[in-house]
Amino acid sequence: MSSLEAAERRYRSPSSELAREVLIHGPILRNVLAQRLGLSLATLTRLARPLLDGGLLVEMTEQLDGALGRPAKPLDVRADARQFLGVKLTGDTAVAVTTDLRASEGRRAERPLPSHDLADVVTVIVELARELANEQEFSAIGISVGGQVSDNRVVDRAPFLGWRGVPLADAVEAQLDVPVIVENDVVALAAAEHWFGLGRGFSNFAVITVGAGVGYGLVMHDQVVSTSEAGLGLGGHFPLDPNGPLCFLGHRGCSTAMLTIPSIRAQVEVALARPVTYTEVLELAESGNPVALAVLSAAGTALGRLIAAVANLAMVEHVVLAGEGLGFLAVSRSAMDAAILADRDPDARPLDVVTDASGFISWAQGAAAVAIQRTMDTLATSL
Amino acid sequence: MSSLEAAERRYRSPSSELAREVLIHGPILRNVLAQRLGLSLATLTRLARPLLDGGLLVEMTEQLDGALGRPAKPLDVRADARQFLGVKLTGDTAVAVTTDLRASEGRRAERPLPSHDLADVVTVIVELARELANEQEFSAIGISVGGQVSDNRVVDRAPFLGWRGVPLADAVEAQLDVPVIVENDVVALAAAEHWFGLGRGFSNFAVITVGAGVGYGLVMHDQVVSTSEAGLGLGGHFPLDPNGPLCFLGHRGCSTAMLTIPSIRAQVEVALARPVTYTEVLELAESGNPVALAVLSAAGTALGRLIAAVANLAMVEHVVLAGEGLGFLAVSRSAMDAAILADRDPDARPLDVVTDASGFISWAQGAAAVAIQRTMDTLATSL
DNA sequence: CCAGTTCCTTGCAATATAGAAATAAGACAT
DNA sequence: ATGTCTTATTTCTATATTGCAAGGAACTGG
Repeated sequence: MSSLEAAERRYRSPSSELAREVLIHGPILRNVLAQRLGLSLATLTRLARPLLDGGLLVEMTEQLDGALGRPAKPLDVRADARQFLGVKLTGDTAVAVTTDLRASEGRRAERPLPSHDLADVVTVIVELARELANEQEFSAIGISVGGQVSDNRVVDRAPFLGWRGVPLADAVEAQLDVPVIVENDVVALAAAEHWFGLGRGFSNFAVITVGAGVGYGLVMHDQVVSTSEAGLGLGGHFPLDPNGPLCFLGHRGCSTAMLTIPSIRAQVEVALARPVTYTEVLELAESGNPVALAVLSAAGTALGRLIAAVANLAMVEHVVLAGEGLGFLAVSRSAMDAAILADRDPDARPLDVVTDASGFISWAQGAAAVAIQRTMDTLATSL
Repeated sequence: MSSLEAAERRYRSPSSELAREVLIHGPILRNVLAQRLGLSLATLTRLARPLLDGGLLVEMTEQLDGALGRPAKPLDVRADARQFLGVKLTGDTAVAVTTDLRASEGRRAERPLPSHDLADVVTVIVELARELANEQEFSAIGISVGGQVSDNRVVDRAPFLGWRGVPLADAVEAQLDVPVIVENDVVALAAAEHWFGLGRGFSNFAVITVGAGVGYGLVMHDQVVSTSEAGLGLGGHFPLDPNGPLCFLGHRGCSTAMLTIPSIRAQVEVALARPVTYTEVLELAESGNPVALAVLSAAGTALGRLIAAVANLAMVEHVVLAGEGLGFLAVSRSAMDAAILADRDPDARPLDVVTDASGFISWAQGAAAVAIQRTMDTLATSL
């Protein structure tokens, strides 16, 4: 409670708010900018000058043909004014990506983790940073992990790494002279979708990820919901099918059992009595194999039920799907849509479900996005 | 979307914020007040003076024994400085309650609705206002209905009343010279719990109501979630038990089928082959009747599953239960707790589930609370 | 080249705010 | 009783921020 309120009360200078708004809402007319920020045009001029001089913002010279009067020069951020590094840690690898201020991907690299020792992990992160560095320094490094994170610095609990109370940010900052921000992976992804991705412009939406596990994040009132519970993976074992298979925790038909890559593979392997890859499962389904079709169709239905439950209980109208385990939608999107419809009030507006097809790299971009967000608060004033 | 942003950008003067903070956080030291509002003590003095002179705020002379130095005089609102009327409309009655600034109950009255015609309903509301009036004028009237409301003025859709696009606020204001605020009933109740009830001090919590139906409201980041979907009763038909009875819409084991008063009565009546009241069902269960016990225990389990689903997907740690249909918890609270535990991550903090026992009248109080909230924005500045 | 239009900036007055100093209100020791 | 100590609150004043209104600036079309 108190920490949440403290976070909420984090002071943001008018300059920061301006920079933020321009960053999120692309090239934007000073007119609408002034309205959004509740400031006069005069104040806007004064606030924008140091940011323009400092090179963080630029004026576009976009000609709207046929417009009368002096043409407007919308403000935009110079996206390459800063460079960020995003790192996603899994149980066995670290994936890194460089991004500009808009979190769009630059160079990427990946390294296996030799162990789960903090020192080893830090070494890998430092090596990735060195490998991807160019003449431009990183303004900040974002690191995302599956698990609970406190204060954007300490990993309280990360099952895949076996960590509890590991001061990751301090350890990395000791090696690299760059601010480090640590965040839960789903929270980071939700933040990225909110500012830069498919959630741009929505005040309320949910993010559901499907891959090795099922992740769930929420943006409400234009803020990512980031309670201590957010890192627990609460959408991971949501009951979806009373007749479904068991997950490794013994839940029958939970989201993990119905949707994840390992579980889908396992179901098909058991039925076919031979090993198959996830890609093979998708190909089998395309070519009409009944086992693959049954498993993937059940996954589609389960995902639809999950989406409907999320929309009903979190009261969102928009859902962003992400992660590398969404391939089954090619086959069973209609099953998903039908399940959503069945569980929604017929008077409710139809749900807007969009798919982020960028796959695994979006996790690392999410980490970078958090670094960008935290940096924006200080960037503007430090110019 | 745009309306939401407009609402968010509603300007609040520092005075209003001050009054608000004092109203919500009871008697409060100027010290902590200054910190909460991010203002200096000097500014606080300047802001508080007109409110103290106007009688809206008072200084308490509470002595903390053993304290050194000049004793502090915490600020508090004079709760009886204003009077409000809250009206809850159902399909057949209007229930009204007067409240002070803290939404605590004064006098109450109830009248049947002769019809669903707007004119008739307005007449009933006006009569209730006249009946409950005293020498002090109502600062505002809040009206809550089950259904969708737009702009706090128009009832877009209210199934129980058969209304679509009814300008209720205008109609009542035409008869009484008092500002009228209309709101969805669950949104209003959530707002009341947030400012004045069991949700006080929590930034995120959910409200689940059980009565003739099942209602669901959400407070996130210290704001009630009030999208157009909020009025649809999205928690009303949430699937909870694949083997449960059917609701009137044909959902098997949904929250309505498992939890509402009519459905519980119906289940017991069918099994016993005779009519029973809800109170009788509770008494039967207390005295060990197996049918009543089975139905109520299933209700407890279903409620537990609903609570767990809400906590998992809305990411809240606190749940407030309200409404007149919670009697079964006397018998099946343990079933509820067990179901919650089963569906929660074992590493998650235990859920805080509290019960608002004030029954049906809290609906009308909720309506008053919304009137209070909307009025607070202008009260301070109008002094 | 000039009027018309819209956009952006500058000068100035009003307002709001924080910090420092002053005052107030008690407790406690003498 | 009186003075001192401590903390709370207010007053005073310098500073900063803001919006308004007036004044360029940039472009179109006659």
